[in-house]
Amino acid sequence: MPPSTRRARRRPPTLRDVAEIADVSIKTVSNVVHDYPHVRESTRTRVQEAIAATGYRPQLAAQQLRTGASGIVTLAVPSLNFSYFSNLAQTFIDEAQGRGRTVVLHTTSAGRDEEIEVLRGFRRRLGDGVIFNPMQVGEDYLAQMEHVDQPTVFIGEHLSDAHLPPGSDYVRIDNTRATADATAHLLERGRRRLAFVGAMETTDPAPHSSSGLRIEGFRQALWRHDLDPARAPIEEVADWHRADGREAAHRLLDAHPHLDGLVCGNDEIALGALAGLRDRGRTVPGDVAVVGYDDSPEALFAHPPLTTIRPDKQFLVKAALDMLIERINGYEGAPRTITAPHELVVRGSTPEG
Amino acid sequence: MPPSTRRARRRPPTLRDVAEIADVSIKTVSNVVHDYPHVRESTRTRVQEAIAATGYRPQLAAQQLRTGASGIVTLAVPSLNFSYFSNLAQTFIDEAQGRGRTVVLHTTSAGRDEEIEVLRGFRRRLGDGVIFNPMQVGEDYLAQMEHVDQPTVFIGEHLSDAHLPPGSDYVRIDNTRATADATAHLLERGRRRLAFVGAMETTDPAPHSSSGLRIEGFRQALWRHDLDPARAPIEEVADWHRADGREAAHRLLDAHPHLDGLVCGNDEIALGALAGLRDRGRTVPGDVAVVGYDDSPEALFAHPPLTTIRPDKQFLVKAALDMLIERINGYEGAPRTITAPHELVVRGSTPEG
DNA sequence: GAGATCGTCTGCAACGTTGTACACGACGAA
DNA sequence: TTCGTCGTGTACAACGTTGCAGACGATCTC
Repeated sequence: MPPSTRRARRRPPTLRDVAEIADVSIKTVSNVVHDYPHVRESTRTRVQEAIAATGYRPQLAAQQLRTGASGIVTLAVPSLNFSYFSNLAQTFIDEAQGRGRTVVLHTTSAGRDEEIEVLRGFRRRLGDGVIFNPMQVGEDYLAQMEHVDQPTVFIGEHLSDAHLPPGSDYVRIDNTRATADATAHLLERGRRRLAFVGAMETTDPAPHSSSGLRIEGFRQALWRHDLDPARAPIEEVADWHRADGREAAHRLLDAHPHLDGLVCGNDEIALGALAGLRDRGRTVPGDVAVVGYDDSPEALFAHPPLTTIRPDKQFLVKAALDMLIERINGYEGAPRTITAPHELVVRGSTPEG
Repeated sequence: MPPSTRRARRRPPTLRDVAEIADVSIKTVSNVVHDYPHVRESTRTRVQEAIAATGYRPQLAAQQLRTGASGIVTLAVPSLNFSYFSNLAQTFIDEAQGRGRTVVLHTTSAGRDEEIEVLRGFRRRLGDGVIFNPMQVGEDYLAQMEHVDQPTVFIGEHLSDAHLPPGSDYVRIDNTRATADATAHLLERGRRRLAFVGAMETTDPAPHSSSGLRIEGFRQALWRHDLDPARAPIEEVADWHRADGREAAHRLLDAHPHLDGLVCGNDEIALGALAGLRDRGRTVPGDVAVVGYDDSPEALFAHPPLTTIRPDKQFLVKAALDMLIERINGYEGAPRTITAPHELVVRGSTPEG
């Protein structure tokens, strides 16, 4: 084998290398790469052969520098360890790949400081825009921002559309209504001694936190069924994990032994609560009915299968990407808010109607 | 408010803009940004103020073009919908963020063609290297490659270290031994009528597929306990999901009603199998003991909690990143293989010893 | 007091790519 | 024949950044 064939990984080939081999200008190579029509067929194939021979790939960095666009979008979510977010991320990646865009994933589990860094445009300018699910940062912070540093779409639950910074949009899930639907479902199935379990995750004042909105929905439903919302226990947990749900169930049963329905802030907590109820000898849904939130894949395989709220992730992701791309392409209008739909999925953890 | 303060998102500020305000050369601004020591204190603060005023952020594309490095690494895995991979991705992101690197996520659920595209360096040159968990592509394909297109570290289970392409490394999990450990555990607890459930995911000839290696371990353990490996049923499923595990359990019980132990290819299948066994009125671990593989978070909260094999993800991720960064920094040695450790986590789905 | 050394700062070139402008020959229409 | 048009290809400049070489004045050394 001639030594020239031993193509070691040195400097990657550039347009110039290809141009030299095909004996054309680099611009012609560029034209071929981009399917520019006015290239003679014979030239085109000669260039394509040279590209194949060198293994040439366009260098994104140079394209971005020249054209100002990279086709990269950043997705910033708290943590992929929550199946809600990992499923969301996958949906997002699929949708973005389908549109020819690449996804950079940034997780902000370290908290508020990291979220603020996202808003401040990170340390270096990288992609064309960001889709951001904030947890710690609330409206107060956003309201005070003059303008976002790059095209931004917020997703999530606990922002009010009134205070979005200029240059951003928002896809929300109507938490209050969704939780009201879940609660109403328990009430319609005859349960009366309900409790709510959720985490208080924001450091901003509470009313618009994710849990705050869900609690609001919980209380609205009780009120509409002529029950006193003030008397229904709200169990606050430290985090959204299964372990928290389990312990919350223990504490709730200790304080309210005759509990017969549990509305949980997410599926993980609900699944933990199932375990916690079992620990205390309660049957589900016989003694206590349970509803979750998210319709994570585990919900279907829980024992019993979990009744839950299913937000339309596909809708959410598509809407977010649509608006982000519009912003990237220069749209400068006022912030927009879109509400993604949801539905109640009834399974075995709530009694038959 | 003076109109100049209404900093609309136009062209992002560059070194030149900052330099003009601070009345220095752009090179000096660059020096300040990079903490170059020989800058007078007064100059430094003046520049820093100008940076703050403009909101300047270095533009990665230009840096990359100039220096040849981006600090971006790509992680290519099949799908974040498997909690094994989403947890792995999160571990990876944390570790990479800790080392000042950014992660691009690419998922290859579409199959072999997409995996080959990863190996071929994608359509555009983007990051500095890639960490790749192949599923469809096997050794035959890799063995025939002259050289990888960019620094590459494979992770996973079903490659043999003999055939890695030059320029790549490999962090493997010793599947065969791990599954043998899991199987031995069931045998030591007195079970004798065991079956294995797993998916056949590769299109390459089977022996070194992920399932193939696990089956090998399964059989080795049987052999060592004086049982005939040929008589133990192997239940093949289409995919690694819960639903597959459930159906597999149904089929297995139909064919082998006296089954008393189940070794599953991953936790999802095992969790599905738990549901399938319950469907058929079997108790776990009373009638049938079950072991999984991965120690996904759900395993702990299954009913009963799942005994499973826990691969050391932290180790895996660190080793992969170490080797990748060495390659990026110019290491040109022969392919290396590192084996990540694992342990058996005993929980309620297998009987007491 | 002359030369060497140090600290501070700057100008130039180049990384790989693409938009614009234009050159050149061939062909069609007047 | 002449002018305009079309198809094909090229030269040049610029995107924002950083390594290198060196300018310039101040300080040190003998």
